[in-house]
Amino acid sequence: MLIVNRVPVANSMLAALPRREYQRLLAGLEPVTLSFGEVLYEPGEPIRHVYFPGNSLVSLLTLVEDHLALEVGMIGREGMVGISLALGIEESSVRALVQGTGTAMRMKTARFRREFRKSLPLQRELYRYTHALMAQVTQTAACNRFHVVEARCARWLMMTRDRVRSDRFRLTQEFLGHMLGVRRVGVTKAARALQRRKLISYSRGHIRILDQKGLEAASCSCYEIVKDMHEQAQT
Amino acid sequence: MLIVNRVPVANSMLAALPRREYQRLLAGLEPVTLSFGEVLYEPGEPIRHVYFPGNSLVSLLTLVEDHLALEVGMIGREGMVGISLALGIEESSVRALVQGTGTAMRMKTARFRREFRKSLPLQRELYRYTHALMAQVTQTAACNRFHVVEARCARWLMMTRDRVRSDRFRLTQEFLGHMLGVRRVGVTKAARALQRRKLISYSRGHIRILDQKGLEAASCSCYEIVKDMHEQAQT
DNA sequence: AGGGCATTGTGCGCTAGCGCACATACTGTG
DNA sequence: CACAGTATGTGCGCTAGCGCACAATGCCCT
Repeated sequence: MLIVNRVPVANSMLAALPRREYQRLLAGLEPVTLSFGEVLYEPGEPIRHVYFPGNSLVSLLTLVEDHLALEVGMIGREGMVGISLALGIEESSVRALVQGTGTAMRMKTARFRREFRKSLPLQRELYRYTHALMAQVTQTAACNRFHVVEARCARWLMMTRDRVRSDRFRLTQEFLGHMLGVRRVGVTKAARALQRRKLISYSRGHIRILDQKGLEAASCSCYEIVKDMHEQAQT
Repeated sequence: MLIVNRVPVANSMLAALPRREYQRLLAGLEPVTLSFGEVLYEPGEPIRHVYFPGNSLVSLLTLVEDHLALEVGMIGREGMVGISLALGIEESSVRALVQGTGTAMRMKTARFRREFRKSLPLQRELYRYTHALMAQVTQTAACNRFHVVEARCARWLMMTRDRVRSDRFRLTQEFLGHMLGVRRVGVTKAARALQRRKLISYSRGHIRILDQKGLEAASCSCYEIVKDMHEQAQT
Protein backbone atom coordinates (compact mmCIF):
# COMPACT_ATOMS: atom_id res chain seq x y z
CA MET A 1 0.00 0.00 0.00
CA LEU A 2 1.22 3.44 -0.88
CA ILE A 3 2.28 5.51 2.09
CA VAL A 4 2.24 9.29 2.01
CA ASN A 5 3.30 11.31 5.06
CA ARG A 6 3.11 8.12 7.09
CA VAL A 7 -0.56 7.80 6.35
CA PRO A 8 -1.52 4.82 4.25
CA VAL A 9 -3.69 5.75 1.30
CA ALA A 10 -6.52 3.34 1.69
CA ASN A 11 -8.41 4.29 -1.42
CA SER A 12 -6.79 2.83 -4.49
CA MET A 13 -8.11 5.51 -6.75
CA LEU A 14 -6.33 8.18 -4.75
CA ALA A 15 -3.31 5.95 -4.44
CA ALA A 16 -3.03 5.70 -8.19
CA LEU A 17 -2.66 9.45 -8.61
CA PRO A 18 0.75 11.01 -9.13
CA ARG A 19 2.22 12.14 -5.83
CA ARG A 20 1.84 15.84 -6.51
CA GLU A 21 -1.76 15.57 -7.60
CA TYR A 22 -2.57 13.56 -4.56
CA GLN A 23 -0.93 16.05 -2.27
CA ARG A 24 -2.93 18.89 -3.71
CA LEU A 25 -6.15 16.95 -3.51
CA LEU A 26 -5.46 16.04 0.08
CA ALA A 27 -5.92 19.63 1.21
CA GLY A 28 -9.59 19.42 0.30
CA LEU A 29 -10.12 15.95 1.65
CA GLU A 30 -11.61 15.31 5.03
CA PRO A 31 -11.34 11.92 6.73
CA VAL A 32 -14.68 10.64 7.94
CA THR A 33 -16.15 7.50 9.37
CA LEU A 34 -19.12 6.18 7.49
CA SER A 35 -21.45 4.06 9.56
CA PHE A 36 -23.67 1.22 8.62
CA GLY A 37 -27.08 2.41 7.50
CA GLU A 38 -26.09 5.98 6.79
CA VAL A 39 -27.63 7.41 3.63
CA LEU A 40 -25.22 9.57 1.63
CA TYR A 41 -27.49 10.42 -1.29
CA GLU A 42 -31.12 10.16 -2.14
CA PRO A 43 -32.42 10.07 -5.70
CA GLY A 44 -33.16 13.55 -7.00
CA GLU A 45 -31.21 15.30 -4.28
CA PRO A 46 -28.07 17.34 -4.81
CA ILE A 47 -24.73 15.72 -4.17
CA ARG A 48 -22.97 17.54 -1.37
CA HIS A 49 -19.80 15.51 -1.07
CA VAL A 50 -17.93 12.89 -2.99
CA TYR A 51 -16.51 10.00 -1.00
CA PHE A 52 -13.40 7.91 -1.47
CA PRO A 53 -14.00 4.82 0.67
CA GLY A 54 -11.12 3.27 2.56
CA ASN A 55 -12.35 0.14 4.24
CA SER A 56 -15.94 1.33 4.18
CA LEU A 57 -18.45 0.06 1.67
CA VAL A 58 -21.22 1.92 -0.09
CA SER A 59 -24.11 0.48 -2.06
CA LEU A 60 -25.94 2.19 -4.87
CA LEU A 61 -29.61 1.40 -4.80
CA THR A 62 -32.36 2.10 -7.22
CA LEU A 63 -35.82 2.46 -5.78
CA VAL A 64 -38.82 1.00 -7.49
CA GLU A 65 -42.40 1.90 -6.71
CA ASP A 66 -42.50 2.86 -3.10
CA HIS A 67 -40.44 0.55 -1.00
CA LEU A 68 -38.63 -1.94 -3.09
CA ALA A 69 -34.92 -1.45 -3.50
CA LEU A 70 -32.28 -3.09 -5.60
CA GLU A 71 -28.56 -2.75 -5.49
CA VAL A 72 -27.00 -1.87 -8.80
CA GLY A 73 -23.50 -1.03 -7.68
CA MET A 74 -21.08 -1.56 -4.84
CA ILE A 75 -18.30 0.89 -4.15
CA GLY A 76 -15.32 0.27 -1.94
CA ARG A 77 -11.67 1.24 -1.93
CA GLU A 78 -11.48 0.76 -5.68
CA GLY A 79 -13.84 3.61 -6.46
CA MET A 80 -15.55 6.85 -5.61
CA VAL A 81 -19.08 7.66 -4.56
CA GLY A 82 -20.60 10.52 -6.50
CA ILE A 83 -19.11 9.66 -9.86
CA SER A 84 -21.89 11.42 -11.74
CA LEU A 85 -20.16 14.69 -10.87
CA ALA A 86 -17.46 13.67 -13.30
CA LEU A 87 -20.17 13.68 -15.94
CA GLY A 88 -21.38 17.10 -14.89
CA ILE A 89 -24.45 15.85 -13.08
CA GLU A 90 -24.85 17.29 -9.63
CA GLU A 91 -27.88 15.36 -8.59
CA SER A 92 -27.87 11.73 -7.62
CA SER A 93 -30.12 9.33 -9.47
CA VAL A 94 -29.71 6.60 -6.89
CA ARG A 95 -29.66 6.12 -3.17
CA ALA A 96 -26.16 5.71 -1.76
CA LEU A 97 -26.25 3.67 1.41
CA VAL A 98 -23.38 2.81 3.70
CA GLN A 99 -23.24 -0.91 3.83
CA GLY A 100 -20.02 -1.38 5.75
CA THR A 101 -18.84 0.88 8.55
CA GLY A 102 -15.37 2.20 7.93
CA THR A 103 -13.13 5.01 6.84
CA ALA A 104 -13.44 7.28 3.87
CA MET A 105 -12.15 10.59 2.61
CA ARG A 106 -14.64 13.11 1.42
CA MET A 107 -14.62 16.40 -0.42
CA LYS A 108 -17.21 19.08 -0.92
CA THR A 109 -18.85 19.18 -4.32
CA ALA A 110 -17.72 22.69 -5.24
CA ARG A 111 -14.15 21.94 -4.37
CA PHE A 112 -14.21 18.64 -6.17
CA ARG A 113 -15.50 20.33 -9.27
CA ARG A 114 -12.53 22.68 -9.26
CA GLU A 115 -10.00 19.99 -8.56
CA PHE A 116 -11.49 17.76 -11.19
CA ARG A 117 -11.21 20.45 -13.82
CA LYS A 118 -7.59 21.04 -12.97
CA SER A 119 -6.33 17.50 -12.74
CA LEU A 120 -6.05 15.44 -15.88
CA PRO A 121 -4.89 12.32 -14.06
CA LEU A 122 -7.93 12.55 -11.82
CA GLN A 123 -10.18 12.94 -14.82
CA ARG A 124 -8.59 9.95 -16.44
CA GLU A 125 -9.04 7.84 -13.31
CA LEU A 126 -12.63 8.82 -12.86
CA TYR A 127 -13.66 8.29 -16.42
CA ARG A 128 -12.14 4.86 -16.35
CA TYR A 129 -13.96 4.11 -13.15
CA THR A 130 -17.21 5.37 -14.60
CA HIS A 131 -16.84 2.81 -17.30
CA ALA A 132 -16.05 0.05 -14.82
CA LEU A 133 -19.09 1.00 -12.77
CA MET A 134 -21.26 0.95 -15.84
CA ALA A 135 -19.99 -2.51 -16.64
CA GLN A 136 -20.74 -3.54 -13.07
CA VAL A 137 -24.29 -2.29 -13.33
CA THR A 138 -24.68 -4.12 -16.62
CA GLN A 139 -23.40 -7.34 -15.17
CA THR A 140 -25.63 -6.99 -12.14
CA ALA A 141 -28.63 -6.49 -14.37
CA ALA A 142 -27.93 -9.75 -16.14
CA CYS A 143 -27.15 -11.50 -12.88
CA ASN A 144 -30.44 -10.44 -11.34
CA ARG A 145 -32.21 -11.77 -14.35
CA PHE A 146 -30.58 -15.15 -14.73
CA HIS A 147 -29.09 -16.41 -11.51
CA VAL A 148 -30.68 -18.00 -8.48
CA VAL A 149 -30.76 -16.31 -5.12
CA GLU A 150 -28.22 -18.60 -3.49
CA ALA A 151 -25.54 -17.89 -6.09
CA ARG A 152 -26.25 -14.17 -6.06
CA CYS A 153 -26.10 -14.20 -2.31
CA ALA A 154 -22.71 -15.88 -2.39
CA ARG A 155 -21.45 -13.41 -4.96
CA TRP A 156 -22.59 -10.51 -2.85
CA LEU A 157 -20.77 -11.80 0.18
CA MET A 158 -17.59 -12.35 -1.78
CA MET A 159 -17.72 -8.89 -3.27
CA THR A 160 -18.23 -7.40 0.15
CA ARG A 161 -15.34 -9.41 1.51
CA ASP A 162 -13.02 -8.09 -1.15
CA ARG A 163 -13.94 -4.51 -0.43
CA VAL A 164 -13.88 -4.44 3.34
CA ARG A 165 -10.95 -6.86 3.41
CA SER A 166 -12.40 -8.90 6.19
CA ASP A 167 -14.11 -12.23 6.57
CA ARG A 168 -16.61 -10.87 9.04
CA PHE A 169 -19.03 -8.04 8.76
CA ARG A 170 -22.45 -6.90 9.85
CA LEU A 171 -25.49 -7.52 7.75
CA THR A 172 -29.06 -8.54 8.40
CA GLN A 173 -30.95 -10.81 6.07
CA GLU A 174 -33.67 -8.22 5.71
CA PHE A 175 -31.05 -5.86 4.43
CA LEU A 176 -29.48 -8.31 2.06
CA GLY A 177 -32.94 -8.96 0.72
CA HIS A 178 -33.18 -5.31 -0.28
CA MET A 179 -29.83 -5.52 -2.03
CA LEU A 180 -30.76 -8.56 -4.05
CA GLY A 181 -34.33 -7.49 -4.58
CA VAL A 182 -35.82 -10.57 -2.96
CA ARG A 183 -37.88 -11.29 0.13
CA ARG A 184 -36.11 -11.66 3.41
CA VAL A 185 -37.28 -15.26 3.53
CA GLY A 186 -35.53 -15.93 0.27
CA VAL A 187 -32.28 -14.80 1.83
CA THR A 188 -32.93 -16.90 4.91
CA LYS A 189 -33.26 -19.96 2.79
CA ALA A 190 -30.14 -19.24 0.76
CA ALA A 191 -28.12 -18.32 3.84
CA ARG A 192 -29.13 -21.50 5.59
CA ALA A 193 -28.07 -23.53 2.60
CA LEU A 194 -24.68 -21.84 2.56
CA GLN A 195 -24.40 -22.36 6.29
CA ARG A 196 -25.20 -26.03 6.00
CA ARG A 197 -22.42 -26.32 3.47
CA LYS A 198 -20.07 -24.75 6.04
CA LEU A 199 -19.26 -21.85 3.79
CA ILE A 200 -20.47 -19.15 6.13
CA SER A 201 -21.80 -18.65 9.60
CA TYR A 202 -24.66 -16.31 10.10
CA SER A 203 -26.13 -15.01 13.30
CA ARG A 204 -28.24 -12.00 14.04
CA GLY A 205 -26.65 -9.58 11.69
CA HIS A 206 -23.13 -10.88 12.11
CA ILE A 207 -21.81 -12.82 9.24
CA ARG A 208 -18.58 -14.65 8.81
CA ILE A 209 -17.07 -16.28 5.79
CA LEU A 210 -15.64 -19.65 6.75
CA ASP A 211 -14.58 -21.03 3.42
CA GLN A 212 -13.61 -18.41 0.91
CA LYS A 213 -12.81 -20.84 -1.89
CA GLY A 214 -16.02 -22.71 -1.37
CA LEU A 215 -18.08 -19.55 -1.32
CA GLU A 216 -16.47 -18.38 -4.49
CA ALA A 217 -17.40 -21.66 -6.13
CA ALA A 218 -20.95 -21.24 -4.88
CA SER A 219 -21.30 -17.81 -6.41
CA CYS A 220 -22.23 -17.20 -10.00
CA SER A 221 -19.65 -16.38 -12.63
CA CYS A 222 -20.53 -12.71 -12.29
CA TYR A 223 -18.26 -12.51 -9.30
CA GLU A 224 -15.18 -13.26 -11.30
CA ILE A 225 -16.30 -11.17 -14.24
CA VAL A 226 -16.77 -8.04 -12.15
CA LYS A 227 -13.54 -8.67 -10.31
CA ASP A 228 -11.57 -8.99 -13.53
CA MET A 229 -13.15 -5.86 -14.86
CA HIS A 230 -12.06 -3.77 -11.94
CA GLU A 231 -8.58 -5.19 -11.96
CA GLN A 232 -8.32 -4.46 -15.63
CA ALA A 233 -9.51 -0.92 -15.05
CA GLN A 234 -6.62 -0.27 -12.70
CA THR A 235 -3.98 -0.81 -15.34
CA MET B 1 -36.03 19.54 -36.48
CA LEU B 2 -32.87 21.50 -37.11
CA ILE B 3 -32.01 21.88 -40.79
CA VAL B 4 -28.43 22.44 -41.92
CA ASN B 5 -27.61 22.80 -45.59
CA ARG B 6 -31.08 21.54 -46.40
CA VAL B 7 -30.32 18.25 -44.75
CA PRO B 8 -32.36 17.55 -41.62
CA VAL B 9 -30.21 16.57 -38.68
CA ALA B 10 -31.91 13.43 -37.56
CA ASN B 11 -29.77 12.78 -34.52
CA SER B 12 -30.74 15.05 -31.69
CA MET B 13 -27.32 14.90 -30.12
CA LEU B 14 -25.75 16.34 -33.23
CA ALA B 15 -28.63 18.74 -33.62
CA ALA B 16 -27.95 20.13 -30.16
CA LEU B 17 -24.41 21.17 -31.05
CA PRO B 18 -23.61 24.76 -31.96
CA ARG B 19 -23.75 25.24 -35.70
CA ARG B 20 -20.00 25.68 -36.13
CA GLU B 21 -19.14 22.60 -34.12
CA TYR B 22 -21.60 20.60 -36.07
CA GLN B 23 -20.23 21.78 -39.37
CA ARG B 24 -16.74 20.77 -38.40
CA LEU B 25 -17.87 17.40 -37.17
CA LEU B 26 -19.79 16.79 -40.35
CA ALA B 27 -16.59 16.55 -42.36
CA GLY B 28 -15.72 13.36 -40.53
CA LEU B 29 -19.21 11.92 -40.55
CA GLU B 30 -20.32 9.38 -43.06
CA PRO B 31 -23.99 8.61 -43.63
CA VAL B 32 -24.74 4.91 -43.48
CA THR B 33 -27.71 2.63 -43.44
CA LEU B 34 -27.80 0.23 -40.55
CA SER B 35 -29.77 -2.90 -41.19
CA PHE B 36 -31.68 -5.11 -38.88
CA GLY B 37 -29.48 -7.80 -37.37
CA GLU B 38 -26.16 -6.13 -38.06
CA VAL B 39 -23.67 -6.36 -35.22
CA LEU B 40 -21.70 -3.16 -34.68
CA TYR B 41 -19.62 -4.26 -31.70
CA GLU B 42 -18.81 -7.47 -29.91
CA PRO B 43 -17.70 -7.58 -26.27
CA GLY B 44 -13.94 -7.39 -25.98
CA GLU B 45 -13.42 -6.13 -29.50
CA PRO B 46 -12.10 -2.70 -30.46
CA ILE B 47 -14.57 0.00 -31.40
CA ARG B 48 -13.98 1.06 -34.99
CA HIS B 49 -16.70 3.63 -35.44
CA VAL B 50 -19.09 5.59 -33.35
CA TYR B 51 -22.65 5.88 -34.63
CA PHE B 52 -25.20 8.64 -34.35
CA PRO B 53 -28.52 6.97 -35.21
CA GLY B 54 -31.13 8.85 -37.17
CA ASN B 55 -34.19 6.72 -37.44
CA SER B 56 -32.24 3.52 -36.83
CA LEU B 57 -32.21 1.78 -33.50
CA VAL B 58 -29.38 0.00 -31.75
CA SER B 59 -29.55 -2.31 -28.76
CA LEU B 60 -26.80 -2.90 -26.25
CA LEU B 61 -26.72 -6.49 -25.13
CA THR B 62 -24.81 -8.21 -22.41
CA LEU B 63 -24.01 -11.85 -22.97
CA VAL B 64 -24.27 -14.33 -20.20
CA GLU B 65 -22.82 -17.81 -20.28
CA ASP B 66 -22.73 -18.84 -23.88
CA HIS B 67 -25.92 -17.95 -25.61
CA LEU B 68 -28.19 -15.98 -23.37
CA ALA B 69 -28.48 -12.29 -24.06
CA LEU B 70 -30.11 -9.41 -22.31
CA GLU B 71 -30.69 -5.90 -23.49
CA VAL B 72 -29.38 -3.27 -21.13
CA GLY B 73 -29.70 -0.20 -23.30
CA MET B 74 -31.46 1.09 -26.36
CA ILE B 75 -29.98 3.86 -28.46
CA GLY B 76 -31.81 5.87 -31.05
CA ARG B 77 -31.73 9.43 -32.31
CA GLU B 78 -31.29 10.72 -28.77
CA GLY B 79 -27.86 9.16 -28.33
CA MET B 80 -24.64 7.76 -29.67
CA VAL B 81 -23.34 4.23 -29.99
CA GLY B 82 -19.80 3.84 -28.71
CA ILE B 83 -20.12 6.16 -25.76
CA SER B 84 -17.34 4.40 -23.88
CA LEU B 85 -14.89 6.22 -26.12
CA ALA B 86 -15.85 9.37 -24.27
CA LEU B 87 -14.54 7.65 -21.17
CA GLY B 88 -11.31 6.68 -22.86
CA ILE B 89 -12.25 3.05 -23.36
CA GLU B 90 -11.68 1.81 -26.87
CA GLU B 91 -13.06 -1.63 -26.45
CA SER B 92 -16.71 -2.47 -26.21
CA SER B 93 -17.97 -4.35 -23.20
CA VAL B 94 -21.28 -5.18 -24.80
CA ARG B 95 -22.69 -6.35 -28.09
CA ALA B 96 -24.25 -3.57 -30.13
CA LEU B 97 -26.94 -4.93 -32.38
CA VAL B 98 -29.00 -3.08 -34.93
CA GLN B 99 -32.57 -3.53 -33.94
CA GLY B 100 -34.23 -1.20 -36.38
CA THR B 101 -33.09 -0.62 -39.94
CA GLY B 102 -32.50 3.02 -40.66
CA THR B 103 -30.11 5.88 -41.12
CA ALA B 104 -27.13 6.84 -39.01
CA MET B 105 -24.01 8.95 -39.24
CA ARG B 106 -20.77 7.32 -38.30
CA MET B 107 -17.22 8.42 -37.64
CA LYS B 108 -13.97 6.53 -37.36
CA THR B 109 -12.64 6.06 -33.86
CA ALA B 110 -9.38 7.92 -34.38
CA ARG B 111 -11.12 10.91 -35.86
CA PHE B 112 -13.75 10.92 -33.18
CA ARG B 113 -11.07 10.93 -30.52
CA ARG B 114 -9.56 14.06 -32.01
CA GLU B 115 -12.86 15.82 -32.48
CA PHE B 116 -13.93 14.91 -29.00
CA ARG B 117 -10.79 16.41 -27.50
CA LYS B 118 -11.31 19.61 -29.40
CA SER B 119 -14.98 20.19 -28.82
CA LEU B 120 -16.17 21.16 -25.38
CA PRO B 121 -19.84 21.21 -26.38
CA LEU B 122 -19.48 17.69 -27.73
CA GLN B 123 -17.85 16.59 -24.51
CA ARG B 124 -20.59 18.13 -22.51
CA GLU B 125 -23.27 16.42 -24.60
CA LEU B 126 -21.64 13.06 -24.42
CA TYR B 127 -20.98 13.13 -20.71
CA ARG B 128 -24.59 14.02 -20.11
CA TYR B 129 -25.67 11.22 -22.34
CA THR B 130 -23.37 8.80 -20.57
CA HIS B 131 -25.19 9.61 -17.38
CA ALA B 132 -28.56 9.18 -19.01
CA LEU B 133 -27.51 5.84 -20.41
CA MET B 134 -26.26 4.73 -17.02
CA ALA B 135 -29.61 5.66 -15.54
CA GLN B 136 -31.31 3.71 -18.29
CA VAL B 137 -29.24 0.63 -17.54
CA THR B 138 -30.04 1.01 -13.86
CA GLN B 139 -33.73 1.29 -14.50
CA THR B 140 -33.65 -1.69 -16.82
CA ALA B 141 -31.92 -3.74 -14.16
CA ALA B 142 -34.69 -3.01 -11.70
CA CYS B 143 -37.34 -3.55 -14.33
CA ASN B 144 -35.99 -6.96 -15.24
CA ARG B 145 -36.07 -7.91 -11.63
CA PHE B 146 -39.51 -6.74 -10.63
CA HIS B 147 -41.85 -6.54 -13.56
CA VAL B 148 -43.73 -9.21 -15.43
CA VAL B 149 -43.00 -10.08 -19.02
CA GLU B 150 -46.15 -8.56 -20.45
CA ALA B 151 -45.46 -5.12 -18.98
CA ARG B 152 -41.80 -5.24 -20.00
CA CYS B 153 -42.83 -6.27 -23.44
CA ALA B 154 -45.16 -3.32 -23.72
CA ARG B 155 -42.48 -0.97 -22.46
CA TRP B 156 -40.03 -2.26 -24.99
CA LEU B 157 -42.43 -1.69 -27.84
CA MET B 158 -43.19 1.82 -26.68
CA MET B 159 -39.53 2.68 -26.38
CA THR B 160 -38.90 1.36 -29.83
CA ARG B 161 -41.80 3.33 -31.21
CA ASP B 162 -40.42 6.55 -29.78
CA ARG B 163 -37.02 5.97 -31.32
CA VAL B 164 -37.94 4.88 -34.79
CA ARG B 165 -40.92 7.24 -34.84
CA SER B 166 -43.20 4.73 -36.40
CA ASP B 167 -46.01 2.50 -35.27
CA ARG B 168 -44.80 -0.43 -37.33
CA PHE B 169 -41.51 -2.20 -37.33
CA ARG B 170 -39.89 -5.58 -37.81
CA LEU B 171 -39.25 -7.87 -34.90
CA THR B 172 -39.53 -11.58 -34.26
CA GLN B 173 -40.63 -12.95 -30.94
CA GLU B 174 -37.48 -15.00 -30.71
CA PHE B 175 -35.56 -11.78 -30.95
CA LEU B 176 -37.62 -9.93 -28.43
CA GLY B 177 -37.07 -12.85 -26.11
CA HIS B 178 -33.35 -12.22 -26.26
CA MET B 179 -33.88 -8.58 -25.46
CA LEU B 180 -35.99 -9.25 -22.43
CA GLY B 181 -34.02 -12.27 -21.35
CA VAL B 182 -36.98 -14.65 -21.51
CA ARG B 183 -37.97 -17.64 -23.58
CA ARG B 184 -39.54 -17.08 -26.91
CA VAL B 185 -42.67 -18.75 -25.59
CA GLY B 186 -42.90 -16.17 -22.85
CA VAL B 187 -43.00 -13.46 -25.48
CA THR B 188 -45.59 -15.35 -27.47
CA LYS B 189 -47.86 -15.44 -24.49
CA ALA B 190 -47.39 -11.77 -23.66
CA ALA B 191 -47.77 -10.72 -27.29
CA ARG B 192 -50.94 -12.68 -27.65
CA ALA B 193 -52.36 -11.06 -24.55
CA LEU B 194 -51.56 -7.60 -25.91
CA GLN B 195 -53.05 -8.58 -29.22
CA ARG B 196 -56.24 -9.80 -27.65
CA ARG B 197 -56.52 -6.43 -25.94
CA LYS B 198 -56.25 -4.78 -29.38
CA LEU B 199 -53.14 -2.88 -28.42
CA ILE B 200 -50.92 -4.35 -31.09
CA SER B 201 -51.03 -6.62 -34.08
CA TYR B 202 -48.28 -9.12 -34.53
CA SER B 203 -47.56 -11.28 -37.49
CA ARG B 204 -44.44 -13.10 -38.56
CA GLY B 205 -41.91 -10.50 -37.60
CA HIS B 206 -44.05 -7.52 -38.47
CA ILE B 207 -45.47 -5.66 -35.56
CA ARG B 208 -47.81 -2.76 -35.44
CA ILE B 209 -48.92 -0.65 -32.55
CA LEU B 210 -52.67 -0.09 -32.75
CA ASP B 211 -53.35 1.73 -29.53
CA GLN B 212 -50.49 3.82 -28.29
CA LYS B 213 -52.23 5.09 -25.17
CA GLY B 214 -53.38 1.64 -24.25
CA LEU B 215 -49.97 0.16 -24.76
CA GLU B 216 -48.43 2.84 -22.63
CA ALA B 217 -50.87 1.99 -19.87
CA ALA B 218 -49.98 -1.66 -20.23
CA SER B 219 -46.27 -1.02 -19.79
CA CYS B 220 -44.58 -0.68 -16.44
CA SER B 221 -43.74 2.68 -14.96
CA CYS B 222 -40.18 2.28 -16.19
CA TYR B 223 -41.26 3.54 -19.57
CA GLU B 224 -42.20 6.92 -18.30
CA ILE B 225 -39.22 7.11 -15.97
CA VAL B 226 -36.70 6.48 -18.74
CA LYS B 227 -38.51 8.85 -21.06
CA ASP B 228 -38.45 11.64 -18.51
CA MET B 229 -34.80 11.04 -17.88
CA HIS B 230 -33.84 11.46 -21.46
CA GLU B 231 -35.97 14.52 -21.90
CA GLN B 232 -34.41 16.01 -18.82
CA ALA B 233 -30.95 15.25 -20.14
CA GLN B 234 -31.63 17.33 -23.24
CA THR B 235 -32.07 20.59 -21.36
C1' DA C 1 -47.72 -25.72 -57.23
C1' DG C 2 -45.11 -27.44 -53.86
C1' DG C 3 -41.20 -27.96 -50.77
C1' DG C 4 -38.70 -26.01 -47.19
C1' DC C 5 -37.83 -22.78 -43.76
C1' DA C 6 -38.90 -19.34 -40.52
C1' DT C 7 -42.21 -18.01 -37.25
C1' DT C 8 -45.79 -18.56 -34.10
C1' DG C 9 -49.01 -21.37 -31.14
C1' DT C 10 -49.98 -24.95 -27.53
C1' DG C 11 -49.48 -28.32 -23.94
C1' DC C 12 -47.41 -30.24 -19.70
C1' DG C 13 -44.87 -30.98 -15.68
C1' DC C 14 -41.63 -28.54 -12.80
C1' DT C 15 -39.29 -25.07 -9.82
C1' DA C 16 -37.97 -20.68 -7.79
C1' DG C 17 -39.62 -17.30 -5.61
C1' DC C 18 -43.82 -14.71 -3.88
C1' DG C 19 -47.20 -13.24 -0.16
C1' DC C 20 -48.85 -14.02 4.15
C1' DA C 21 -48.82 -15.61 8.81
C1' DC C 22 -46.77 -17.15 12.75
C1' DA C 23 -43.15 -19.39 15.69
C1' DT C 24 -38.83 -19.04 17.78
C1' DA C 25 -34.68 -17.33 19.14
C1' DC C 26 -31.19 -13.81 20.70
C1' DT C 27 -29.80 -9.24 22.79
C1' DG C 28 -29.56 -5.00 24.64
C1' DT C 29 -31.91 -2.02 28.14
C1' DG C 30 -33.97 -0.49 32.11
C1' DC D 1 -33.89 -10.48 35.13
C1' DA D 2 -37.82 -9.62 32.72
C1' DC D 3 -39.33 -7.34 28.69
C1' DA D 4 -39.42 -5.43 24.33
C1' DG D 5 -37.62 -5.26 20.13
C1' DT D 6 -34.97 -7.22 16.49
C1' DA D 7 -33.59 -11.05 13.79
C1' DT D 8 -34.15 -15.55 12.07
C1' DG D 9 -36.70 -19.96 10.97
C1' DT D 10 -40.81 -22.43 9.07
C1' DG D 11 -45.04 -23.60 6.72
C1' DC D 12 -48.41 -23.27 2.93
C1' DG D 13 -50.73 -22.25 -1.17
C1' DC D 14 -49.94 -19.74 -5.41
C1' DT D 15 -48.02 -17.93 -9.78
C1' DA D 16 -44.72 -16.68 -13.34
C1' DG D 17 -41.69 -18.41 -15.96
C1' DC D 18 -38.76 -22.49 -17.27
C1' DG D 19 -37.50 -26.59 -20.26
C1' DC D 20 -38.93 -29.61 -23.52
C1' DA D 21 -41.54 -31.29 -27.34
C1' DC D 22 -44.42 -30.84 -31.08
C1' DA D 23 -48.12 -28.72 -34.06
C1' DA D 24 -49.59 -25.37 -37.19
C1' DT D 25 -49.22 -21.55 -40.17
C1' DG D 26 -47.53 -18.32 -43.35
C1' DC D 27 -43.66 -16.84 -46.62
C1' DC D 28 -40.20 -17.33 -50.06
C1' DC D 29 -38.06 -19.61 -53.75
C1' DT D 30 -37.75 -22.75 -57.35
